[in-house]
Amino acid sequence: MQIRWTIIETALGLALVAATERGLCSIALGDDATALEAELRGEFPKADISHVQEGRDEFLAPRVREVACMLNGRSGAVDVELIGTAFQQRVWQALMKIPPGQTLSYAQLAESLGKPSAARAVARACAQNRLAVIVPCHRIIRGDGSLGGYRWGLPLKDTLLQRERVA
DNA sequence: AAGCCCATCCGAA
DNA sequence: TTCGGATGGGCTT
Repeated sequence: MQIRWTIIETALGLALVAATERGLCSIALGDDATALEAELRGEFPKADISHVQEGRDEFLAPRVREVACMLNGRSGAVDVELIGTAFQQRVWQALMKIPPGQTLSYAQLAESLGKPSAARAVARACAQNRLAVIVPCHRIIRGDGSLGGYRWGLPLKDTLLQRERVA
């Protein structure tokens, strides 16, 4: 598998944006570019990974621009390649159908997939989401209204939800 | 095939 | 409010 990636600066900090030939496969947030690259290589150990300059890659450039908008709070859509098991893909697809401003509990999401007892498994799948913000796993919270967890830090989850609530 | 980890949930004390 | 047990998917022995 071929993966190309670049790093951009956004309202949420640095973002590593990576794509296969089919679409975006990883969007990771952080403040250390080296760590972000290492993380990407760890996630796709067998892939052929190459760094590209922002804007110099015809495939990546327009997608990166779109991602930048979305990370900065605007709505939008990009083509993605969800790399994971069948179950994970179902969960991630379902996440992308949740409109901004709306939240669901892990149990509600499990229910909507026809697996009402799989709340915990759904949580696992959310935890493995690689496409920050674009696959909006931050819209899933606990049944009691508390935030639950977030891979890129709970404060960020809170920020994202606040930002969508007003819009 | 068995065991372990986990971004949960629900009921009981 | 805390605590156990049920729970299911994914990964490692």
